[in-house]
Amino acid sequence: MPELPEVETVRRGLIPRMVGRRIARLTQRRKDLRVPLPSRFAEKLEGRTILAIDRRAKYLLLRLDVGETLVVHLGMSGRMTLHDAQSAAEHPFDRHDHVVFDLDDGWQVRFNDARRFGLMLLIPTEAVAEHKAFAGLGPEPLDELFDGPALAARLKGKRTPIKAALLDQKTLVGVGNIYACEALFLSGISPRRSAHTVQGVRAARLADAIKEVLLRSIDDGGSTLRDHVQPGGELGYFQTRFNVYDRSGAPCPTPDCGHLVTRLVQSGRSTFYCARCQR
DNA sequence: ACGCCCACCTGGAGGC
DNA sequence: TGCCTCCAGGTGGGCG
Repeated sequence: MPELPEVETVRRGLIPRMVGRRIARLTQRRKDLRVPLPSRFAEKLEGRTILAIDRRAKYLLLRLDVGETLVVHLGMSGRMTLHDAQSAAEHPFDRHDHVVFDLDDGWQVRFNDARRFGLMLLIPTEAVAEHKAFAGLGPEPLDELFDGPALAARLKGKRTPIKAALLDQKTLVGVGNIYACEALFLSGISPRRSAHTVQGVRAARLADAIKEVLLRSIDDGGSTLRDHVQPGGELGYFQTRFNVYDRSGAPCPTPDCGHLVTRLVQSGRSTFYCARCQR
């Protein structure tokens, strides 16, 4: 499900319900997601207070009261749902509700992940940056330090197509298949162009397009294709603004272009673009 | 070291 | 209705 805007939307939805609350009870309904959940997971989390919820790349970082961080990745299909006490009582668990947080004010947060590509880790906060999931991650695109020259430097020497380079979290983080396609369209760059040729003005346009598309999507609550919901149950709306993603055969949105959006497969993933506007 | 392919897992959509 | 195939927002391990 989630790229940066969806993860950020989930973070913002969880903060008012979870920050400052104590985990009264943790129910683990399955022993593993993509990897096994931490041993004695419930025992380690019950009684802990959530101090803050941060985000790095597509990971949520729940800061706990004694210097540990619960790292949560939503994979492709992960979601967090919020229930007040009455709603929790009325809604039986779904078979994919894998981890359930009962908070000390009666609210319940459920981590649901049908495909189980998600991940939860419990690690000391000071060890997060060195953990193998985080070591080597590229810059945050919404950081003010991220700009055209910074992107150009990351792309230098990469022989792979620019689309594949954008999906590589070592280049920059947070961009996935949707926003890579959309940012390349906005900046007029072909997804097939060799990454190392995106320098100078092209890199500046692409960096701007990445920021723009991510920020606009966050404003819309992310994109809801199949299963992204905000924690309160609201849908995201950015998918109604897609220019090219999942629009093969539709006319290119550029006025007077007249070409049709094309689908191709790059490194096993669908790419959508306009072969006339994007060079 | 880099770039590509595939596996991981479930469910929804569309064709017959 | 049912069965089959394809496709899906991510990541990381293994291979050449």
